[in-house]
Amino acid sequence: MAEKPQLTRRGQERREKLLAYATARFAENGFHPTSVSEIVDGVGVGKGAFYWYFDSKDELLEEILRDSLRDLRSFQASAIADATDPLQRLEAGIRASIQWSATNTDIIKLVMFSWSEESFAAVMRKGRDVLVADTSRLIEQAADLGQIMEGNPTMMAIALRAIIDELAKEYALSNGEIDPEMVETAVRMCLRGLKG
Amino acid sequence: MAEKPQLTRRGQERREKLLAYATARFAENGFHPTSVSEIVDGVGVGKGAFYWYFDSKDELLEEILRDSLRDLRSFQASAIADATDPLQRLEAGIRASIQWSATNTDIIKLVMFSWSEESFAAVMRKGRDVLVADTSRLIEQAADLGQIMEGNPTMMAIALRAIIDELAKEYALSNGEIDPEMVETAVRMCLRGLKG
DNA sequence: CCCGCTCTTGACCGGCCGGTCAAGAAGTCC
DNA sequence: GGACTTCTTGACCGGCCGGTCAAGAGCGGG
Repeated sequence: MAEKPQLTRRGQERREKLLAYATARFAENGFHPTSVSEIVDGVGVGKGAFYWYFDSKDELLEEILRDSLRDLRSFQASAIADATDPLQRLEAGIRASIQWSATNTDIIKLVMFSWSEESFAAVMRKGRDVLVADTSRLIEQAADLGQIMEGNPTMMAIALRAIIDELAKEYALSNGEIDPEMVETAVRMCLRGLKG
Repeated sequence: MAEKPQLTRRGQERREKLLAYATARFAENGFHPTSVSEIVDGVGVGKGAFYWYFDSKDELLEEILRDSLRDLRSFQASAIADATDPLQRLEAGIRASIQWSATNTDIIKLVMFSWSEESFAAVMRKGRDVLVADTSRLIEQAADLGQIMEGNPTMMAIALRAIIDELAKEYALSNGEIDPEMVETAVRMCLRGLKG
Protein backbone atom coordinates (compact mmCIF):
# COMPACT_ATOMS: atom_id res chain seq x y z
CA MET A 1 0.00 0.00 0.00
CA ALA A 2 0.89 3.69 -0.16
CA GLU A 3 2.96 3.06 -3.25
CA LYS A 4 1.04 5.37 -5.58
CA PRO A 5 1.01 8.65 -3.71
CA GLN A 6 0.93 10.59 -7.00
CA LEU A 7 -2.35 10.18 -8.83
CA THR A 8 -3.85 12.59 -11.31
CA ARG A 9 -7.41 13.71 -10.77
CA ARG A 10 -8.55 11.16 -13.34
CA GLY A 11 -6.55 8.51 -11.49
CA GLN A 12 -8.19 9.36 -8.17
CA GLU A 13 -11.63 9.15 -9.71
CA ARG A 14 -11.02 5.80 -11.31
CA ARG A 15 -9.57 4.43 -8.12
CA GLU A 16 -12.64 5.53 -6.24
CA LYS A 17 -14.93 3.99 -8.85
CA LEU A 18 -13.15 0.69 -8.41
CA LEU A 19 -13.40 0.93 -4.63
CA ALA A 20 -17.10 1.74 -4.75
CA TYR A 21 -18.00 -0.94 -7.24
CA ALA A 22 -15.94 -3.57 -5.46
CA THR A 23 -17.57 -2.69 -2.14
CA ALA A 24 -21.02 -3.23 -3.61
CA ARG A 25 -20.09 -6.51 -5.27
CA PHE A 26 -18.28 -7.86 -2.22
CA ALA A 27 -21.25 -7.03 -0.03
CA GLU A 28 -23.73 -8.65 -2.38
CA ASN A 29 -21.81 -11.72 -3.51
CA GLY A 30 -19.09 -12.17 -0.96
CA PHE A 31 -15.40 -11.36 -1.18
CA HIS A 32 -14.04 -14.62 -2.56
CA PRO A 33 -16.87 -15.34 -4.98
CA THR A 34 -16.36 -11.92 -6.56
CA SER A 35 -13.54 -12.08 -9.09
CA VAL A 36 -11.26 -9.26 -10.14
CA SER A 37 -12.49 -9.74 -13.70
CA GLU A 38 -16.04 -9.16 -12.52
CA ILE A 39 -15.00 -5.90 -10.90
CA VAL A 40 -13.09 -4.51 -13.86
CA ASP A 41 -15.83 -5.56 -16.27
CA GLY A 42 -18.41 -3.82 -14.09
CA VAL A 43 -16.44 -0.60 -14.01
CA GLY A 44 -15.56 -0.97 -17.69
CA VAL A 45 -11.79 -0.98 -17.49
CA GLY A 46 -9.03 -3.43 -18.29
CA LYS A 47 -7.56 -5.72 -15.71
CA GLY A 48 -4.25 -3.92 -15.77
CA ALA A 49 -5.92 -0.75 -14.49
CA PHE A 50 -6.95 -2.62 -11.36
CA TYR A 51 -3.39 -3.70 -10.67
CA TRP A 52 -2.18 -0.18 -11.33
CA TYR A 53 -4.20 1.07 -8.35
CA PHE A 54 -4.02 -1.95 -6.05
CA ASP A 55 -1.34 -4.50 -5.32
CA SER A 56 -3.81 -7.34 -4.93
CA LYS A 57 -7.43 -8.17 -4.33
CA ASP A 58 -6.67 -8.56 -0.62
CA GLU A 59 -5.12 -5.13 -0.44
CA LEU A 60 -8.23 -3.69 -2.05
CA LEU A 61 -10.41 -5.03 0.75
CA GLU A 62 -8.01 -3.73 3.38
CA GLU A 63 -8.17 -0.35 1.72
CA ILE A 64 -11.97 -0.41 1.84
CA LEU A 65 -11.88 -1.28 5.54
CA ARG A 66 -9.41 1.48 6.37
CA ASP A 67 -11.34 4.06 4.35
CA SER A 68 -14.53 3.08 6.16
CA LEU A 69 -12.96 3.51 9.57
CA ARG A 70 -11.75 6.95 8.56
CA ASP A 71 -15.22 7.84 7.31
CA LEU A 72 -16.98 6.60 10.45
CA ARG A 73 -14.60 8.44 12.74
CA SER A 74 -14.97 11.74 10.94
CA PHE A 75 -18.74 11.30 10.95
CA GLN A 76 -18.66 10.70 14.68
CA ALA A 77 -16.32 13.61 15.29
CA SER A 78 -18.57 16.08 13.53
CA ALA A 79 -21.64 14.64 15.25
CA ILE A 80 -20.29 15.24 18.74
CA ALA A 81 -18.71 18.61 17.96
CA ASP A 82 -21.91 20.48 18.82
CA ALA A 83 -22.14 19.23 22.39
CA THR A 84 -19.74 20.13 25.17
CA ASP A 85 -21.14 18.00 27.97
CA PRO A 86 -19.31 14.63 27.97
CA LEU A 87 -22.44 12.58 28.54
CA GLN A 88 -24.22 14.35 25.71
CA ARG A 89 -21.20 13.83 23.51
CA LEU A 90 -21.32 10.13 24.34
CA GLU A 91 -24.96 9.85 23.37
CA ALA A 92 -24.38 11.83 20.19
CA GLY A 93 -21.48 9.53 19.32
CA ILE A 94 -23.58 6.44 19.89
CA ARG A 95 -26.38 7.78 17.73
CA ALA A 96 -23.90 8.78 15.05
CA SER A 97 -22.44 5.27 14.99
CA ILE A 98 -25.88 3.79 14.63
CA GLN A 99 -26.85 6.20 11.90
CA TRP A 100 -23.64 5.54 10.01
CA SER A 101 -24.28 1.80 10.19
CA ALA A 102 -27.77 2.28 8.83
CA THR A 103 -26.46 4.08 5.76
CA ASN A 104 -23.46 1.82 5.18
CA THR A 105 -24.92 -1.65 5.26
CA ASP A 106 -22.61 -2.79 2.47
CA ILE A 107 -19.62 -2.11 4.65
CA ILE A 108 -21.21 -3.81 7.64
CA LYS A 109 -21.39 -6.98 5.58
CA LEU A 110 -17.74 -6.69 4.61
CA VAL A 111 -16.91 -6.16 8.26
CA MET A 112 -18.70 -9.36 9.22
CA PHE A 113 -16.70 -11.26 6.64
CA SER A 114 -13.43 -9.62 7.59
CA TRP A 115 -13.60 -10.74 11.20
CA SER A 116 -13.68 -14.33 9.95
CA GLU A 117 -10.37 -14.40 8.09
CA GLU A 118 -7.14 -13.94 9.98
CA SER A 119 -5.38 -11.45 7.70
CA PHE A 120 -8.38 -9.15 7.57
CA ALA A 121 -9.24 -9.69 11.23
CA ALA A 122 -5.90 -8.08 12.05
CA VAL A 123 -7.04 -4.92 10.30
CA MET A 124 -10.39 -5.11 12.05
CA ARG A 125 -8.80 -5.47 15.44
CA LYS A 126 -6.74 -2.34 14.93
CA GLY A 127 -9.82 -0.45 13.80
CA ARG A 128 -11.87 -1.65 16.72
CA ASP A 129 -9.14 -0.62 19.13
CA VAL A 130 -9.17 2.89 17.69
CA LEU A 131 -12.94 3.19 18.06
CA VAL A 132 -12.84 1.80 21.58
CA ALA A 133 -10.09 4.26 22.50
CA ASP A 134 -12.17 7.15 21.10
CA THR A 135 -15.12 6.10 23.22
CA SER A 136 -13.22 5.31 26.38
CA ARG A 137 -11.70 8.79 26.30
CA LEU A 138 -15.21 10.22 26.37
CA ILE A 139 -16.19 7.81 29.13
CA GLU A 140 -13.27 8.94 31.27
CA GLN A 141 -14.28 12.55 30.89
CA ALA A 142 -17.83 11.73 31.93
CA ALA A 143 -16.55 9.69 34.85
CA ASP A 144 -14.40 12.60 36.02
CA LEU A 145 -17.57 14.69 36.26
CA GLY A 146 -19.29 11.88 38.17
CA GLN A 147 -21.88 11.50 35.41
CA ILE A 148 -21.48 7.74 35.18
CA MET A 149 -20.65 4.78 37.37
CA GLU A 150 -17.16 3.63 38.28
CA GLY A 151 -15.60 0.95 36.12
CA ASN A 152 -12.99 0.08 33.56
CA PRO A 153 -13.55 2.62 30.75
CA THR A 154 -12.16 0.27 28.09
CA MET A 155 -14.50 -2.52 29.07
CA MET A 156 -17.43 -0.14 29.11
CA ALA A 157 -16.48 1.11 25.66
CA ILE A 158 -16.33 -2.48 24.39
CA ALA A 159 -19.79 -3.11 25.79
CA LEU A 160 -21.11 -0.06 23.94
CA ARG A 161 -19.47 -1.32 20.76
CA ALA A 162 -21.12 -4.70 21.26
CA ILE A 163 -24.58 -3.18 21.35
CA ILE A 164 -23.93 -0.90 18.40
CA ASP A 165 -22.44 -3.75 16.37
CA GLU A 166 -25.44 -5.96 16.96
CA LEU A 167 -27.75 -3.22 15.80
CA ALA A 168 -25.51 -2.71 12.77
CA LYS A 169 -25.86 -6.40 11.96
CA GLU A 170 -29.61 -6.03 12.19
CA TYR A 171 -29.46 -3.16 9.68
CA ALA A 172 -27.25 -5.13 7.33
CA LEU A 173 -29.56 -8.13 7.34
CA SER A 174 -32.64 -6.03 6.66
CA ASN A 175 -30.97 -3.67 4.19
CA GLY A 176 -31.08 -0.56 6.32
CA GLU A 177 -34.65 -0.68 7.61
CA ILE A 178 -35.35 -1.62 11.23
CA ASP A 179 -37.91 -0.81 13.90
CA PRO A 180 -37.03 2.63 15.32
CA GLU A 181 -38.05 1.34 18.72
CA MET A 182 -35.08 -0.99 18.53
CA VAL A 183 -32.73 1.96 18.10
CA GLU A 184 -34.17 3.72 21.12
CA THR A 185 -33.92 0.54 23.16
CA ALA A 186 -30.27 0.17 22.18
CA VAL A 187 -29.44 3.77 23.06
CA ARG A 188 -31.25 3.42 26.38
CA MET A 189 -29.37 0.21 27.11
CA CYS A 190 -26.08 1.97 26.42
CA LEU A 191 -26.83 4.90 28.68
CA ARG A 192 -28.31 2.77 31.43
CA GLY A 193 -25.26 0.55 31.28
CA LEU A 194 -23.02 3.56 31.77
CA LYS A 195 -24.96 5.27 34.53
CA GLY A 196 -25.18 2.01 36.44
CA MET B 1 -29.52 -32.88 2.27
CA ALA B 2 -31.16 -35.78 4.08
CA GLU B 3 -30.52 -38.02 1.12
CA LYS B 4 -28.35 -40.57 2.90
CA PRO B 5 -30.43 -41.60 5.88
CA GLN B 6 -28.91 -45.09 5.84
CA LEU B 7 -25.28 -45.08 6.86
CA THR B 8 -23.33 -47.96 8.32
CA ARG B 9 -21.41 -47.35 11.51
CA ARG B 10 -18.25 -46.95 9.47
CA GLY B 11 -20.07 -44.49 7.24
CA GLN B 12 -21.20 -42.40 10.19
CA GLU B 13 -17.69 -42.27 11.57
CA ARG B 14 -16.15 -41.19 8.31
CA ARG B 15 -18.78 -38.57 7.81
CA GLU B 16 -18.07 -37.17 11.25
CA LYS B 17 -14.33 -37.17 10.59
CA LEU B 18 -14.92 -35.12 7.47
CA LEU B 19 -17.17 -32.71 9.36
CA ALA B 20 -14.67 -32.28 12.17
CA TYR B 21 -11.66 -31.80 9.94
CA ALA B 22 -13.51 -29.40 7.65
CA THR B 23 -14.66 -27.35 10.63
CA ALA B 24 -11.09 -26.93 11.83
CA ARG B 25 -9.76 -26.02 8.39
CA PHE B 26 -12.59 -23.61 7.63
CA ALA B 27 -12.06 -21.87 10.95
CA GLU B 28 -8.33 -21.58 10.46
CA ASN B 29 -8.10 -20.77 6.76
CA GLY B 30 -11.55 -19.56 5.83
CA PHE B 31 -14.31 -21.34 3.96
CA HIS B 32 -13.47 -20.37 0.38
CA PRO B 33 -9.69 -20.67 0.68
CA THR B 34 -10.06 -24.24 1.95
CA SER B 35 -10.48 -26.64 -0.97
CA VAL B 36 -12.29 -29.93 -0.97
CA SER B 37 -9.01 -31.59 -1.99
CA GLU B 38 -7.37 -30.18 1.11
CA ILE B 39 -10.10 -31.67 3.28
CA VAL B 40 -10.02 -35.15 1.77
CA ASP B 41 -6.22 -35.20 1.79
CA GLY B 42 -6.24 -34.21 5.44
CA VAL B 43 -8.65 -36.97 6.37
CA GLY B 44 -6.88 -39.41 4.06
CA VAL B 45 -9.74 -40.38 1.78
CA GLY B 46 -10.51 -40.02 -1.89
CA LYS B 47 -12.53 -37.15 -3.27
CA GLY B 48 -15.40 -39.41 -4.19
CA ALA B 49 -15.93 -40.24 -0.52
CA PHE B 50 -16.57 -36.59 0.18
CA TYR B 51 -19.27 -36.41 -2.47
CA TRP B 52 -20.78 -39.62 -1.20
CA TYR B 53 -21.53 -37.95 2.14
CA PHE B 54 -22.21 -34.38 0.99
CA ASP B 55 -23.87 -32.93 -2.08
CA SER B 56 -21.49 -29.99 -2.22
CA LYS B 57 -19.01 -27.95 -0.26
CA ASP B 58 -21.76 -25.46 0.55
CA GLU B 59 -23.99 -28.17 1.90
CA LEU B 60 -21.17 -29.33 4.15
CA LEU B 61 -20.96 -25.91 5.78
CA GLU B 62 -24.73 -25.77 6.21
CA GLU B 63 -24.55 -29.18 7.86
CA ILE B 64 -21.88 -27.93 10.26
CA LEU B 65 -24.01 -24.93 11.16
CA ARG B 66 -27.12 -27.01 11.76
CA ASP B 67 -25.21 -29.56 13.85
CA SER B 68 -23.78 -26.76 15.96
CA LEU B 69 -27.17 -25.28 16.66
CA ARG B 70 -28.42 -28.67 17.73
CA ASP B 71 -25.40 -29.10 20.00
CA LEU B 72 -25.72 -25.67 21.58
CA ARG B 73 -29.43 -26.13 22.25
CA SER B 74 -28.99 -29.49 23.91
CA PHE B 75 -26.13 -28.08 25.99
CA GLN B 76 -28.38 -25.23 27.11
CA ALA B 77 -31.29 -27.54 27.79
CA SER B 78 -29.28 -29.76 30.09
CA ALA B 79 -27.73 -26.73 31.81
CA ILE B 80 -31.07 -25.26 32.80
CA ALA B 81 -32.68 -28.57 33.69
CA ASP B 82 -31.48 -28.37 37.30
CA ALA B 83 -33.19 -25.07 38.11
CA THR B 84 -36.93 -24.57 38.34
CA ASP B 85 -37.06 -20.84 38.99
CA PRO B 86 -37.40 -19.04 35.61
CA LEU B 87 -34.89 -16.32 36.45
CA GLN B 88 -32.36 -18.90 37.59
CA ARG B 89 -33.00 -20.86 34.41
CA LEU B 90 -32.36 -17.71 32.40
CA GLU B 91 -29.05 -17.08 34.10
CA ALA B 92 -28.03 -20.72 33.72
CA GLY B 93 -28.92 -20.54 30.01
CA ILE B 94 -26.86 -17.41 29.53
CA ARG B 95 -23.87 -18.94 31.29
CA ALA B 96 -24.26 -22.11 29.28
CA SER B 97 -24.25 -20.15 26.02
CA ILE B 98 -21.10 -18.35 27.05
CA GLN B 99 -19.40 -21.55 28.12
CA TRP B 100 -20.35 -23.26 24.88
CA SER B 101 -18.90 -20.36 22.89
CA ALA B 102 -15.67 -20.57 24.84
CA THR B 103 -15.21 -24.22 23.94
CA ASN B 104 -16.34 -23.92 20.32
CA THR B 105 -14.33 -21.02 18.98
CA ASP B 106 -13.91 -22.75 15.63
CA ILE B 107 -17.62 -22.67 15.10
CA ILE B 108 -17.86 -19.05 16.22
CA LYS B 109 -15.51 -18.16 13.39
CA LEU B 110 -17.61 -20.08 10.89
CA VAL B 111 -20.66 -18.29 12.23
CA MET B 112 -19.03 -14.92 11.65
CA PHE B 113 -18.31 -15.88 8.08
CA SER B 114 -21.73 -17.35 7.49
CA TRP B 115 -23.55 -14.13 8.36
CA SER B 116 -21.66 -12.44 5.52
CA GLU B 117 -22.86 -14.58 2.63
CA GLU B 118 -26.52 -14.59 1.70
CA SER B 119 -27.08 -18.33 1.28
CA PHE B 120 -25.50 -19.15 4.63
CA ALA B 121 -27.02 -16.11 6.32
CA ALA B 122 -30.41 -17.65 5.62
CA VAL B 123 -29.43 -20.69 7.71
CA MET B 124 -28.06 -18.42 10.41
CA ARG B 125 -31.24 -16.37 10.58
CA LYS B 126 -33.31 -19.50 11.11
CA GLY B 127 -30.95 -20.64 13.84
CA ARG B 128 -30.95 -17.29 15.55
CA ASP B 129 -34.74 -17.23 15.52
CA VAL B 130 -34.82 -20.61 17.24
CA LEU B 131 -32.43 -19.47 19.96
CA VAL B 132 -34.32 -16.22 20.46
CA ALA B 133 -37.58 -18.14 20.71
CA ASP B 134 -36.06 -20.45 23.34
CA THR B 135 -34.96 -17.47 25.40
CA SER B 136 -38.09 -15.38 25.00
CA ARG B 137 -40.14 -18.30 26.29
CA LEU B 138 -38.08 -18.23 29.48
CA ILE B 139 -38.41 -14.46 29.65
CA GLU B 140 -42.17 -14.68 29.43
CA GLN B 141 -42.25 -17.15 32.29
CA ALA B 142 -40.11 -14.86 34.43
CA ALA B 143 -42.26 -11.89 33.49
CA ASP B 144 -45.40 -13.76 34.54
CA LEU B 145 -43.88 -14.13 38.00
CA GLY B 146 -43.00 -10.43 38.02
CA GLN B 147 -39.30 -11.23 38.26
CA ILE B 148 -38.33 -8.88 35.43
CA MET B 149 -39.49 -5.62 33.89
CA GLU B 150 -42.24 -5.27 31.30
CA GLY B 151 -41.20 -5.26 27.69
CA ASN B 152 -41.22 -7.10 24.40
CA PRO B 153 -39.78 -10.55 25.24
CA THR B 154 -38.44 -11.06 21.71
CA MET B 155 -36.55 -7.80 21.76
CA MET B 156 -35.17 -8.58 25.19
CA ALA B 157 -34.03 -11.98 23.96
CA ILE B 158 -32.30 -10.38 20.99
CA ALA B 159 -30.50 -8.01 23.33
CA LEU B 160 -29.27 -10.96 25.40
CA ARG B 161 -28.08 -12.66 22.21
CA ALA B 162 -26.22 -9.49 21.23
CA ILE B 163 -24.24 -9.47 24.45
CA ILE B 164 -23.52 -13.20 24.30
CA ASP B 165 -22.49 -13.00 20.64
CA GLU B 166 -20.06 -10.19 21.29
CA LEU B 167 -18.46 -12.18 24.09
CA ALA B 168 -18.31 -15.17 21.76
CA LYS B 169 -16.48 -13.05 19.21
CA GLU B 170 -14.04 -12.05 21.90
CA TYR B 171 -13.40 -15.73 22.67
CA ALA B 172 -12.94 -16.56 19.00
CA LEU B 173 -10.40 -13.79 18.48
CA SER B 174 -8.37 -14.79 21.52
CA ASN B 175 -8.71 -18.54 20.99
CA GLY B 176 -10.86 -19.28 24.00
CA GLU B 177 -9.07 -17.30 26.69
CA ILE B 178 -10.55 -14.07 28.00
CA ASP B 179 -10.64 -12.11 31.24
CA PRO B 180 -13.17 -13.83 33.56
CA GLU B 181 -14.18 -10.39 34.79
CA MET B 182 -15.54 -9.78 31.30
CA VAL B 183 -17.82 -12.79 31.57
CA GLU B 184 -19.19 -11.60 34.90
CA THR B 185 -19.74 -8.13 33.49
CA ALA B 186 -21.61 -9.60 30.55
CA VAL B 187 -23.82 -11.75 32.77
CA ARG B 188 -24.50 -8.80 35.06
CA MET B 189 -25.39 -6.64 32.07
CA CYS B 190 -27.83 -9.27 30.85
CA LEU B 191 -29.58 -9.61 34.21
CA ARG B 192 -29.63 -5.89 34.87
CA GLY B 193 -31.09 -5.34 31.43
CA LEU B 194 -33.88 -7.78 32.22
CA LYS B 195 -34.73 -6.58 35.71
CA GLY B 196 -34.84 -2.97 34.48
C1' DC C 1 6.63 18.60 -31.68
C1' DC C 2 8.45 15.52 -28.86
C1' DC C 3 9.65 13.73 -24.34
C1' DG C 4 8.40 11.36 -20.32
C1' DC C 5 5.23 10.16 -17.03
C1' DT C 6 0.71 8.42 -15.82
C1' DC C 7 -2.30 5.33 -17.08
C1' DT C 8 -4.68 1.53 -19.96
C1' DT C 9 -5.40 -2.53 -22.49
C1' DG C 10 -6.49 -7.50 -22.95
C1' DA C 11 -4.25 -11.72 -24.28
C1' DC C 12 -2.00 -14.77 -21.64
C1' DC C 13 -0.09 -17.78 -17.72
C1' DG C 14 0.25 -21.58 -14.47
C1' DG C 15 -2.45 -23.46 -11.31
C1' DC C 16 -6.19 -24.87 -8.75
C1' DC C 17 -11.10 -25.32 -8.20
C1' DG C 18 -15.64 -27.93 -7.39
C1' DG C 19 -17.51 -31.69 -9.09
C1' DT C 20 -18.02 -36.33 -12.06
C1' DC C 21 -17.62 -41.01 -12.95
C1' DA C 22 -16.34 -45.72 -14.28
C1' DA C 23 -14.35 -49.12 -11.91
C1' DG C 24 -14.18 -51.93 -8.13
C1' DA C 25 -13.55 -53.14 -2.87
C1' DA C 26 -15.81 -54.14 1.50
C1' DG C 27 -19.64 -55.44 4.20
C1' DT C 28 -24.35 -57.60 4.77
C1' DC C 29 -27.99 -60.71 4.15
C1' DC C 30 -30.02 -64.85 2.21
C1' DG D 1 -21.12 -68.17 -2.26
C1' DG D 2 -23.70 -65.27 -4.78
C1' DA D 3 -26.36 -61.05 -5.07
C1' DC D 4 -27.07 -56.56 -3.50
C1' DT D 5 -26.02 -52.37 -1.19
C1' DT D 6 -22.75 -49.34 0.74
C1' DC D 7 -18.91 -47.22 0.12
C1' DT D 8 -14.11 -45.85 -2.05
C1' DT D 9 -10.84 -44.51 -5.30
C1' DG D 10 -8.28 -41.07 -8.10
C1' DA D 11 -7.80 -39.67 -12.81
C1' DC D 12 -10.17 -36.46 -15.15
C1' DC D 13 -13.10 -32.35 -16.74
C1' DG D 14 -14.23 -27.65 -18.11
C1' DG D 15 -13.73 -23.48 -16.34
C1' DC D 16 -12.26 -19.72 -13.84
C1' DC D 17 -8.94 -17.58 -10.82
C1' DG D 18 -5.41 -13.90 -9.37
C1' DG D 19 -1.90 -11.87 -11.38
C1' DT D 20 1.68 -10.47 -15.35
C1' DC D 21 3.28 -7.94 -19.07
C1' DA D 22 4.52 -6.04 -23.59
C1' DA D 23 2.59 -2.72 -26.13
C1' DG D 24 0.86 1.45 -26.44
C1' DA D 25 -2.63 5.73 -25.58
C1' DG D 26 -3.44 10.23 -23.43
C1' DC D 27 -1.75 14.20 -21.61
C1' DG D 28 1.15 18.11 -19.58
C1' DG D 29 5.42 20.70 -19.77
C1' DG D 30 9.05 22.61 -22.25
